[in-house]
Amino acid sequence: MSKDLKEMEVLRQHLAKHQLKLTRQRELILTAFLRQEHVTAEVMYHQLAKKDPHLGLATIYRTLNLFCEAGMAQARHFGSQTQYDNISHKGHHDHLICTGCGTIVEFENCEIERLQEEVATKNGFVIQTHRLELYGLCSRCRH
Amino acid sequence: MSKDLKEMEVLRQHLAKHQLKLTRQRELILTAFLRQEHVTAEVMYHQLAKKDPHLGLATIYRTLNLFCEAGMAQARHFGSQTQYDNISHKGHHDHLICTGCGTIVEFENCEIERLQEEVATKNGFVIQTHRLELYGLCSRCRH
DNA sequence: TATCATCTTGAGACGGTTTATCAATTTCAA
DNA sequence: TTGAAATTGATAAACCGTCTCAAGATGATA
Ligand SMILES: [Mn+2]
Ligand SMILES: [Mn+2]
Ligand SMILES: [Zn+2]
Ligand SMILES: [Zn+2]
Repeated sequence: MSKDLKEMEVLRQHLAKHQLKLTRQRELILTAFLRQEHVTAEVMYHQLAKKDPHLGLATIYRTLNLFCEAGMAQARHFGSQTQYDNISHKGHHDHLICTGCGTIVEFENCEIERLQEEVATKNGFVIQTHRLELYGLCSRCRH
Repeated sequence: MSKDLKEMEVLRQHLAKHQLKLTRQRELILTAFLRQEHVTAEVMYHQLAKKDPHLGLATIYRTLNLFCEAGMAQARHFGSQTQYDNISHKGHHDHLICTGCGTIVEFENCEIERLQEEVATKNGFVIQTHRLELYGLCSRCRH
């Protein structure tokens, strides 16, 4: 709960810095967003329909994109729909995705990140972001 | 040129095995495809309009997907459009993408691949495929 | 070589996802 | 409290890729 407050403050700061306004919808969407690891706009739309039946899908897209700009979310394209990844109280991470059941496991590996930098340097690049996704079968789906 | 012939033979084999037919369009598209590393259907559509103004976009999509099934191409989603990666005479590889000019550099790094396996094993997964993309600025775009 | 079942093509309709539009509403600094 | 500026919700539009289907091409067979 205190974490929610902290993130609300992050949002507030971002809004202030960009002359944006804190609305009932933004608060509502943030609260719901912080409860999950990965979510699509469509899923949130249905989840929140119970709390506010008039909340529009466009508003959810707009707000999730706002969270991305504020550094609390990251858009990822695992399947056909954009997954908004909650990175607010964890840093960067990559994903293992089960092609059987769709389970997503998050992981971090400094050694891989270091080697990525090495590859980039060798090719004259300076990395801004990267994307690493490992697709395979989880232990359950192999049996 | 002899490489083109070799790939044409790969296509022929695939077609034979699946009761498909070798058409003028498939030959035309393969020849053009082998000339480039990465290409979108739309780009090929415009390139080939000169050689055959009646060649349809749907045919290009269908044919590039066919090349994927035959193991000569791999569909990748760098930006908004699907890039068809020519993997006919090179093995698996990953990519560095310049966010400034769009340049794509291919690379391979066994050590990263090994660490990926390690991560997967640690989480009970068996990897089928993976995707690693490094986004950043190339040396030219930094100046 | 002629036949013809089967596959392929091209044009455009269609579908799913995300963004743009815009009048009405809400926010918040003054 | 006021009002300029931002936001919202409804829905149209854009975008990309696939589907549909009648017309045409292919190639195994005789
Ligand atoms: Mn994640
Ligand atoms: Mn490539
Ligand atoms: Zn699984
Ligand atoms: Zn560049």
